[in-house]
Amino acid sequence: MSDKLPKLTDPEFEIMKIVWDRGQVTINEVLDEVNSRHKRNLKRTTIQVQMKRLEEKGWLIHHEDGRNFLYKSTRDREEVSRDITSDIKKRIFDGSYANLVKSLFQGSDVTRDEIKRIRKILDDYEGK
Amino acid sequence: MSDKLPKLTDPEFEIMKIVWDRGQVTINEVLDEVNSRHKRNLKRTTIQVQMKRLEEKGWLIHHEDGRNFLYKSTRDREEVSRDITSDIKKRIFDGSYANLVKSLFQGSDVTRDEIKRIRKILDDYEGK
DNA sequence: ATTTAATGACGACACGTGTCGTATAACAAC
DNA sequence: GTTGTTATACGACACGTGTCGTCATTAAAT
Repeated sequence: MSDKLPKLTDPEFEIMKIVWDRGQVTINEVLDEVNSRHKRNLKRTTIQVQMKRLEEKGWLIHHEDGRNFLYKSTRDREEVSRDITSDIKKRIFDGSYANLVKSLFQGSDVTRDEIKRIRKILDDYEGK
Repeated sequence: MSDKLPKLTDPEFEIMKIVWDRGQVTINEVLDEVNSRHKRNLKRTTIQVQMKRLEEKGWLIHHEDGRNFLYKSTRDREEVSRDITSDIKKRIFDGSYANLVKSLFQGSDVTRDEIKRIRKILDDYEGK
């Protein structure tokens, strides 16, 4: 189950985010959302083709609702996010969590509050 | 300075890793290393073209050493790693470090030692 | 019933990418 | 100096991707 799917390109990922946000979408909903989120002016066919290809790749499935297609994701967002970070960790940071986290903080502006939240995550993780 | 370069594809990134490991490389060195690291059997021209394109994109520069080209990176590895994680954080985790870290740990096997190291990173970060 | 609007299907096209083969130039070996 | 070897240059080709335009069909509006 849940085998590896082809990587998502940036535009594809943007579409997936919208699908995850809404749970179930029509092409037009995605179209409007993409155009407004990113101030684009893509045509309907563009989104249509992208979603069709996403389905071919296994990321989406659809069923018909009247004459509309309703698409939803085959993967949940958390699972995918996890796979992505896990891949980054492996490919870029020699598989080391600490290396990744360190790099994350270097030359950046983590707030005290973020740090507190991260500490809590560590505590929870160890506690369980 | 240090403006944004086009994203690296997977094979390109593998080449960059070798360049970073060695500091300065010939095409043949990269070729051998790629083939042995990844059990591939790519031809010299393949690597040559990739590196030429990497140079066009601004990731590599070369100078001639006799009749060989010596390539090196225009960016250091840490900077690039940071940019990549930072991008992931923004695009996938709503800009939240904590969300990223949480996702990183979910359903995974962080060792006690790794956690200790991460705690230390947090301490250092807060201390400074 | 006829016209209009909306929707998915299809085909198209330019660009980037992964991968080579061959040509050409320079150097080394006899 | 002729011959063989080694590096880079150049051109090629298939495939995926981002983006459309147009067609055919079906539903809505008149």
